[in-house]
Amino acid sequence: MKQFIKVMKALSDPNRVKMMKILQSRPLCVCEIKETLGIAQSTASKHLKLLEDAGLVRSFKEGLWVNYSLADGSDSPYCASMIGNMKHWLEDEAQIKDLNQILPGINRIDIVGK
Amino acid sequence: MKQFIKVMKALSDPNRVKMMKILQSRPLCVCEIKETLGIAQSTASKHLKLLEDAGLVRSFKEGLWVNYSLADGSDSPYCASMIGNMKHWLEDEAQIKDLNQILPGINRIDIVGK
DNA sequence: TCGTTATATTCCGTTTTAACGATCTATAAA
DNA sequence: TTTATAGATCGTTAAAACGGAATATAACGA
Repeated sequence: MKQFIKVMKALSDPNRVKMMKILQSRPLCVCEIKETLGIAQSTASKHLKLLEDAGLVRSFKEGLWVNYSLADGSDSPYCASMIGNMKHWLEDEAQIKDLNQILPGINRIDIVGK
Repeated sequence: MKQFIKVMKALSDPNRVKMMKILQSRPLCVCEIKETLGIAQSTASKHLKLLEDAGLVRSFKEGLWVNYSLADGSDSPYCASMIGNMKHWLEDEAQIKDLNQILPGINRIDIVGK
């Protein structure tokens, strides 16, 4: 029950849903994610931690950067199912389409200070 | 996005998840649900409204009683998927097994005052 | 070792959520 | 009609969630 609710809660916030959707395109570091969504760095970091705790994303370090990508769903059937379903859900949402449009232009090298 | 989040939020609360699970057995009125979960009537009513708004359950009146049952999922693909998945998810949870055990003994006629 | 930089964590104010009791509404029966 | 009852709604309170600024941490480079 606890695991299930963790996954549902993780997907109950617009910013976290957006994160799941843009991570479908490619792994992204925190600064790329915050830039794409237009939120503060601390906010992005916190949301990502929550998604990771739920088993929906995973992270790996690359020097100073921490890259996040979709998890494989091996944490629980809930994760597996939701990660899979979300790949085709919400594709027609204007909000999501907008993100996918700017995403190719987002690059960690171009992101200056905070 | 709004509909999706509504469904996720609806499933982010233990009492609402329990409601979904016991409604798998049979339609239940509000008083049977509150009795099974051990919560106040107003609390049960509010949770059920939230689940109904999300498209996860439906209700029909029968005299003074309002019966709730699982929805058919026609409201959205999110509902359909979650209603379907939840039928086999959480079956092994102690909390859920306990509810299913007392459920046969719950009857609206036997439920006295409030 | 000392900066510098990307990310994590902490702090704090604001909003949302969940719980319950009390009250209102509607239906049915007397 | 009245009265009784199931359920919905309202008011209040406490806890949790969200956001951003500020600060701490960790890894790289000079």
